[in-house]
Amino acid sequence: MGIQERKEREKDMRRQQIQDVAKKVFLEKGFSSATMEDIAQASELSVSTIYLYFKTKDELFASLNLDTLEFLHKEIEKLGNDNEIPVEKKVFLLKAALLNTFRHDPLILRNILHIQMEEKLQMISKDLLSQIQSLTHKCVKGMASLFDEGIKEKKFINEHSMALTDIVWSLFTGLVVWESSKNRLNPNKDFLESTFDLAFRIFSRGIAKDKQK
Amino acid sequence: MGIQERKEREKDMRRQQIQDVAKKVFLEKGFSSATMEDIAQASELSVSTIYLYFKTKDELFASLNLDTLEFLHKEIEKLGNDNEIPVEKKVFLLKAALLNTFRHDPLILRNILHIQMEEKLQMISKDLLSQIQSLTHKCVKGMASLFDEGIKEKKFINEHSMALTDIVWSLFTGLVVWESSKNRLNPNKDFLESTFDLAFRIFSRGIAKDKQK
Amino acid sequence: MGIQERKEREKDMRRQQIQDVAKKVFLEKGFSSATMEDIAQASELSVSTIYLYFKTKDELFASLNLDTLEFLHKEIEKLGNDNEIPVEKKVFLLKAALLNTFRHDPLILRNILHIQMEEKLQMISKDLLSQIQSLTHKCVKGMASLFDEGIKEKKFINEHSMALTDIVWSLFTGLVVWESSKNRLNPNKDFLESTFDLAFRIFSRGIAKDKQK
Amino acid sequence: MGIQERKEREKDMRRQQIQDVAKKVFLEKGFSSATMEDIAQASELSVSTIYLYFKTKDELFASLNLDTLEFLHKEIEKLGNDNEIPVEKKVFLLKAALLNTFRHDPLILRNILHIQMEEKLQMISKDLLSQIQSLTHKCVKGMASLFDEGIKEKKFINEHSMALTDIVWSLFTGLVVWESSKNRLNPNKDFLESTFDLAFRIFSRGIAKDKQK
DNA sequence: GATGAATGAGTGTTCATTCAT
DNA sequence: GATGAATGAACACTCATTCAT
Repeated sequence: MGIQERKEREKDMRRQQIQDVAKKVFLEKGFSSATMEDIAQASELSVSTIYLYFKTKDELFASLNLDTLEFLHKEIEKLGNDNEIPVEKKVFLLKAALLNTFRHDPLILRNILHIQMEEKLQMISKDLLSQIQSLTHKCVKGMASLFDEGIKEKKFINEHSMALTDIVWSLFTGLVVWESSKNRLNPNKDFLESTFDLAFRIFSRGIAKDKQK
Repeated sequence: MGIQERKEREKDMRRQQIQDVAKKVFLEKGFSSATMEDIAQASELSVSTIYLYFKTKDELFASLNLDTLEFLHKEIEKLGNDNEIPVEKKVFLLKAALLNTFRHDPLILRNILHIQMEEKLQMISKDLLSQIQSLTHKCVKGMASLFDEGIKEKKFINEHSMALTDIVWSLFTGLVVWESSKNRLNPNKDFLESTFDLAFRIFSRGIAKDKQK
Repeated sequence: MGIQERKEREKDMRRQQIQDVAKKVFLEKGFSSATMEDIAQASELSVSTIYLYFKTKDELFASLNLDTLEFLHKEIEKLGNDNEIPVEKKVFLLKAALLNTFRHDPLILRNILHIQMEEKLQMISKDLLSQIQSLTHKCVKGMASLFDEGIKEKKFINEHSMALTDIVWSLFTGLVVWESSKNRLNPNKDFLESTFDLAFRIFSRGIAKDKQK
Repeated sequence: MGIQERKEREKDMRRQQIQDVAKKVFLEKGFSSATMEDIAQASELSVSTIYLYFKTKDELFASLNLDTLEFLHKEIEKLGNDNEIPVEKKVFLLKAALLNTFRHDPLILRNILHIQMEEKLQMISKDLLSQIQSLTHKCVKGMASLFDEGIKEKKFINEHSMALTDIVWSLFTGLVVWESSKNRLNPNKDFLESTFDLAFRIFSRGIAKDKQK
């Protein structure tokens, strides 16, 4: 059984390896431009081997999101579970979590946007799609409950927590894509961190309940 | 001369017609899925005729941004030139301008993101690319100068106006894509306007200088 | 309009040319083994050009039957319309018609068998399929009415004319395939004609009504 | 020795099992559409295991004919050896034998036709090919000698017995394929038996020597 | 003996693009 | 100026076959 386990693990690793390589290739070339051949060569495997692990190109692509979404989900959960931290600080930490996730997998947002923008979803296997959707949902819920906390404590303005989440999420994805694109034109400076920092400060001030009133 | 002018005008109109059709087709099918054949059929022209007006598919695609960017640019310029309006109100009007632009051409952001995300830019003619970049630059500058005004008047926090612009722009694009994608899953309700509204209120509060301090 | 007609005719000819070449290639290599590339090369066209005239490989293949079926149909109709010829002679002429058709297009029966044997029919366009089926039906009907004539005149045994048609048709297709296959192994002698002749003599005797009884 | 024998027998059984499964799969999906994977799954073995017993897919396919041909051969031999039965009855029994064989293995004719129609034979091992050819030859000879008997006894018309065999064989294969294809379109009724019956009655009358003349 | 994993060589099909008319 | 016809270059995906374990 030791053998079987090892085989299992090796298979998982191979899958992971392919995903790692695919991430890079998709990042470099974009989804449609990247060919399975590209990915195969980069991973020093044959194209057919990749098809052994992923049913279609779309499925491979979509699968890349899963682990990153899991990563993000854990980060958010950590925040939610900790009752010691004041909620204002939590928003600050949420920013860090989002940035962390992006640093962990710079491709993620591009992937997500791709999935959001293209109509290719149909070709992804039902299973994978529902996994992605459920994880996304969990992340969103996690963030929303964080805002709910602040609203209940009368620290944040009384707005729908889901809307606030949408705003934070959009701000994040929007900035990442925008700054990445600026970064590509001018690779010297990377403003993402500082701009995102400012954005969160503004956002925090914006949702803070006036104490004077 | 008169004849030549008319010819010129007719050519421009034809170009415009093709662009209008192409916009719809790209919006419906997405960039890679839409074929030149699709566009040709929709415009009741032959494929080769389209190539008479646009060098490549990419160029046609990119060109679609131009007029929308011009539209946006004018909206922003109007704000900049009007000295009567208080700067806080201008931020409010900027929101309207952005939404207007989006309503005017729902494809624009998808296009822009596409251009940002793909590396296909190489295939666009230098001329077109520089036009787009220059217009984008003007729009960004216009927004930035609006924030500068507020900062100079000590109404806004003292941050780099360019960063503020980035944030507003990212917030806008991020929200549009995010809400569109939610909208696609659940076509009944359209939260873009209300969420964007909230986002701008938060943003406005966030950049407002505290009067008490 | 002369031009348009010429164009039309040229297009039809091109289609015909491709069909002629495809016939040979399919005959030589068999359906699955023959590639579109093979056909393209043999017709000195590019693969994509062939796709201009035929939607899929299957459609191209299936289309080959149409004209031959039409040929056969006309031959049979001629027999049916002629009231001078005694019905026994008509059976004899039917044999000639079948052989004629085979000489006209040796591939036809292989095609028909292929279509009968494979489940590939799904990929043929509805239009083409129904055309083929309708033509086949007409041929079969034509043959059946010929037998009906003989039965009514008490010259043939009183059996279902449809069953007689099935037998003649099966005899024909069976012999063609069988003799062709023998012919391939031993290309010197071609027994099809003489064997088919014998088969029809036997069949004619077999269906003739005994005059003595 | 006992062990070796058992091993031998087990190996043969495994081979037989695979053939049984393969028969079904080929019958369902057709030769080219059926994959080795399909057969492997249906036989609950791995693909590689099948390759342990059959060198190639073609060889597996061709091998399926062997046992059925043997079955047919035995049926025909029985007829030949029995001197009690009058030759007219033997023709009647031949019909039964052919139908029996078809009922025993409905795939056989499709296989045989496939082999006749495709040039894939090259890929079959020489050994297997010669076995098939020799068996086919024996069957044909068996049938021919039956007709020879009738001819010698002046009961059948004086034609080449080989040609008569060709006709019977073609009639049989032709009818099976034709009726199967009709059956597929309209699965309710199966006319094979009755049509084949009629065909043989006609054939018998057709080859019977006129007693009056 | 059995098999999981790997792969090479295809294969049908698509589509942006060109060019003669 | 407009277009139908032609095509080359890709590309995702399949599958029979091999081989190390």
